[in-house]
Amino acid sequence: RSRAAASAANNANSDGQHHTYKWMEVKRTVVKPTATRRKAVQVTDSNSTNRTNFTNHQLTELEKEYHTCKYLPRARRGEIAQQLELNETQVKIWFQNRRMKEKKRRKEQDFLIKNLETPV
Amino acid sequence: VMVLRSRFLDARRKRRNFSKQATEILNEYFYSHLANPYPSEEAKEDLARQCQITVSQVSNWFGNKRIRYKKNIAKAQEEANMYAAKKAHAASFPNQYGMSGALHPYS
DNA sequence: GGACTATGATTGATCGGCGG
DNA sequence: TCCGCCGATCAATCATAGTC
Repeated sequence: RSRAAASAANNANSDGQHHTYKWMEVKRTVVKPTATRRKAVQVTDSNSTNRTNFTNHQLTELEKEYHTCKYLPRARRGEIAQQLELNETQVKIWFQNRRMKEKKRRKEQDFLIKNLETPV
Repeated sequence: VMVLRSRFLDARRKRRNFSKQATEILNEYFYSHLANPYPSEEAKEDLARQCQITVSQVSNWFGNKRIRYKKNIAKAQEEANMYAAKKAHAASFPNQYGMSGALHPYS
């Protein structure tokens, strides 16, 4: 998307110079590849967002599985998806996000500690 | 409905607004880099130290700021001009403004 | 005191880049 | 060429803080 090469693209009004940079126009294409497994959760039909609201049960099971293995094996992924009524992609992404979440926590802790030891 | 919000009983949801000073620093960075308000990891760490908040909080702040800026360009525009004017003035009288020394080594 | 707004945090999902 | 992962970000929403 609009990585570092953000540059201009403005439209400006001679006076107040209102610039519209690339990043301001970024739009996430929310095109769910269909794959619509089952009815993950209510939803879908018309409106609403394409964002799935996982149920507590689904989250609990995923969390349980995560503590067993942070990298879900291919085969296991299918089972979990089936069992929880989710796409394999959703399960895959959930694990991906879960790992990032854990990493972020750990990083914050380290940075905080390091900062306390070296105040500057 | 049964999607129970218990998930959100997360105590971390307890938030406190950042100090006016911290918000000032973040906004100055944001508007002085309006063309590309994506601070590097390093810049985020500097901002985090200056604002006395975590790097994640800096990331959250910029994420929210960018999205909300797009949501209402008009309103945000006022703020943008305000900071642009402040910057211009500060540039004219550098002696009067600390600029907190090691701020962004950019621009 | 309650409605409305501002704002920090969370998170399912997307984007671009890598490596296998 | 396809797939999974990483790191960063998006975008919608939650819940609380602040304002009137």
